[in-house]
Amino acid sequence: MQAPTDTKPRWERRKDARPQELLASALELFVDRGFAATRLEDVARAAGVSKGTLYLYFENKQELFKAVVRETIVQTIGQAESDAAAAEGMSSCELLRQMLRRWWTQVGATKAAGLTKLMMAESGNFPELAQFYNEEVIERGSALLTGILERGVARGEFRPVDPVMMTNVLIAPVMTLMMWKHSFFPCETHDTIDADAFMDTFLGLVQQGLAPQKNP
Amino acid sequence: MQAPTDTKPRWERRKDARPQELLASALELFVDRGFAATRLEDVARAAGVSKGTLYLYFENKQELFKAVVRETIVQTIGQAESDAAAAEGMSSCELLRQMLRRWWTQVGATKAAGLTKLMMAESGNFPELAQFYNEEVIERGSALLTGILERGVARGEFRPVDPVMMTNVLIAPVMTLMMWKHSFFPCETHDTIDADAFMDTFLGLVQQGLAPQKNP
Amino acid sequence: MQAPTDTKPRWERRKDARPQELLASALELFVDRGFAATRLEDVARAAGVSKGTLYLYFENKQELFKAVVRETIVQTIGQAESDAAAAEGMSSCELLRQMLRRWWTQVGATKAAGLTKLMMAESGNFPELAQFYNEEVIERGSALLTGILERGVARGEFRPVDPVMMTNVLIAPVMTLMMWKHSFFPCETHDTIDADAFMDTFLGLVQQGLAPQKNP
Amino acid sequence: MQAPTDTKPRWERRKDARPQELLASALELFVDRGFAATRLEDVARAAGVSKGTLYLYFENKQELFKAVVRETIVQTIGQAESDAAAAEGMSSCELLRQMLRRWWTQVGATKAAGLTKLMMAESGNFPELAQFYNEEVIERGSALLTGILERGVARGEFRPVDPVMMTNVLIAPVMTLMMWKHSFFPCETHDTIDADAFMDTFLGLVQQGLAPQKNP
DNA sequence: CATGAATGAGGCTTCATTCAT
DNA sequence: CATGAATGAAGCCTCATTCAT
Repeated sequence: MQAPTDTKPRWERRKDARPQELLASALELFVDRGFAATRLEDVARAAGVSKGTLYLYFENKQELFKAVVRETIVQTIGQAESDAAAAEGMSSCELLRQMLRRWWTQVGATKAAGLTKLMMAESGNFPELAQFYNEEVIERGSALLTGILERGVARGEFRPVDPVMMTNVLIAPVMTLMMWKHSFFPCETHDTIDADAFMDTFLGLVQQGLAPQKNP
Repeated sequence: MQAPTDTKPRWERRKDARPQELLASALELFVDRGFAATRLEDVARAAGVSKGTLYLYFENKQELFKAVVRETIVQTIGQAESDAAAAEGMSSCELLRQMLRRWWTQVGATKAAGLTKLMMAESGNFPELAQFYNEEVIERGSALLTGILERGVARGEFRPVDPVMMTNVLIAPVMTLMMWKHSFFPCETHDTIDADAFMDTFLGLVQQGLAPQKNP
Repeated sequence: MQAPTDTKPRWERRKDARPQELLASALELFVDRGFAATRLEDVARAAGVSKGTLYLYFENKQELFKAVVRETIVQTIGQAESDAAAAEGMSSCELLRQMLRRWWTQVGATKAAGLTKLMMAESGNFPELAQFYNEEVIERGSALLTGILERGVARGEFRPVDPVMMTNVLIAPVMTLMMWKHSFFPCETHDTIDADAFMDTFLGLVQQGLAPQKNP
Repeated sequence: MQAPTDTKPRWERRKDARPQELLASALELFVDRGFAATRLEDVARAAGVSKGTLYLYFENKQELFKAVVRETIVQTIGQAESDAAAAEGMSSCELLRQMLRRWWTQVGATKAAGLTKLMMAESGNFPELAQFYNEEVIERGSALLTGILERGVARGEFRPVDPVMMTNVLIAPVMTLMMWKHSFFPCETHDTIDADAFMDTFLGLVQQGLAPQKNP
């Protein structure tokens, strides 16, 4: 786990990079075409290796996919959890905005968003992947937002809402935007939607919609 | 040999019913498994016919899918367009709420919602279907909501917003909810989300979020 | 066998015409697409009847084909045989030219030529058809020409040649021209070849090539 | 493990040989059954491999067919073109006879002749193959003969004829003979025709038929 | 470690033939 | 006689996975 300086010969360091290159290619292709429609041969070729090499690093197609999710979304969630825990002083509204924005910039605006789209679509055909994604991504991500809402309501910063339900409402637009961005709809759709403007509109709605009623 | 009211022989009535039976089976399976993963043989068997029979009624898999969409979503949009055009007297807020609720009850809460999920996921792999869906569903549905928003802003019932952008924001939660409902995520998720409560929460947000500022 | 005046009601006379209409459609389609590639449904539709009706008149696809050949080529050969037998006084060279020309005008230049092309190509896949065609068409046609050659050699009108072998040589260009005419080769080929000019060129070659050497 | 002279492992040499083995099997079966009636699984099995292996070497059925034609007929035409260009000193009559004979021995008498038969029969159903064959075989082969005829007429070795038309006449018997040989007609036909005798008869006809008139 | 040839199950589509009406 | 819906075998092509080298 700790390579002191780098005693390995160069070609062996190349070997160590292989999994990363494969994961990058796999992410790209899974996002473009979905899980079932992605051919492992294309993943291998995009990474510059042969088809068989994939099986040296990943047991099969599903394990490859899990590894891609771990490298991207799961990692990001871990960071967000840490940061949220360390933001005691921040206002709940600001923290919530920050988390939603961060979710957008680090996941939604990147290729990783395609993985979410993909899971929504294909989880039914691959129960093992569904369970993995649910445990590692959905539950952890939801818990993070729900915690912030609870905090805000408790502190009187938000009007009283059901935190779990509101979490789902908050998640919704971002998820949809992610899927929108990664769906191939020709013509206007793609150009019409400006993600940043969308987020501004959405966050404005959140701020006004969650604000406690000033006078009863 | 003599059917009192229906003059057609039983066998011919069967033929008239076949397309509907096939469309029902196809809807079920497309929604469950997606477009690519649905096998036509399964659709046929579910309708109680053989593989070849499908091709007597639908040219190929893509045409079958289009027929399913026409029979469900496209038809519903047509009705909504008519009703909206006939609701001159209604307040824009009420009309908007009605349309969103109706979208949920007639599409979102039915199997048809799965078609939306499916298109988001697989349109990239089937450009012809993407174009069809875009023209027949997305553009028509969006235009309907945008029109109501424009009306509301013009009448001073809504605060000034960009109608096209806000249409996308309004669409988002319902779409996400539809996909959520039709994604196979085991364990808690499915039970947690109560669609009606979600819609109430959402519509409340809309009403408060779109209300014109009372000039403080 | 002898319908005195025509006592049948009109719709029944129509029924008698059915086989002819089917044979006409079948000829057209067999010639266009070959035996295997012709769909019986297309034959039926072209004749304005349903698929099942075909089976009332012809046991199966192969019997339909045989009937087409009988209606066209076999009939023509029968006439030629009669006429040749009755042409005792004519010079062998003239008789030969006449037969070859007639072969061209009554078979080669008509759709029936396509049947010859078809048999050459597909007889291997349909041995029963091959045998039928060989007996009814090839052997009878060859015998006719061979007889004329023998007559010409015997009378000193032709130089001494092997009549059977020369029959094959004479047959060859016409058969090839028939196939040429019924093969879909784009661009120049089709326009370049003028069948009549071809036959003139060919018959000139025959006349000079078969003529007895004047001086040893 | 150590192959003395050939440094490649046996397994890799196998790969190099595969396309040739597949082309040989394909030639055999295409010639026997035609293009449409040949099943790729049979081609594969005849070469001792599985169905899928074919697709490692040839994109699809049509490309396999093109490869077969290139490996046989197209190659032969190329050689003939070179040799004809290098035969300046030879008499036109001799050169023509040589080319026709060679066409027979290197194509007509081999399995490749079946490809010609096949194209005549099925080109209408496969336009892409028709175009390929027309460009690569028919036009090049015709041009070769036409050139020789033009040369002979110009030098006074042949009587004046239309070179293009006469090319078609010359082609005809050989083509027909090729098709004859590769058509499955049972009984006498096959035994009756002796190709060499046919060619002798034909070439005799050509020589006498093209000779300039001795001015009577 | 790496290769890439080979496999074979599986899915879409076609069409001759049957048969209930 | 006539219909046309229904069948099911068969063919083309794809791709995850294996394994000899």
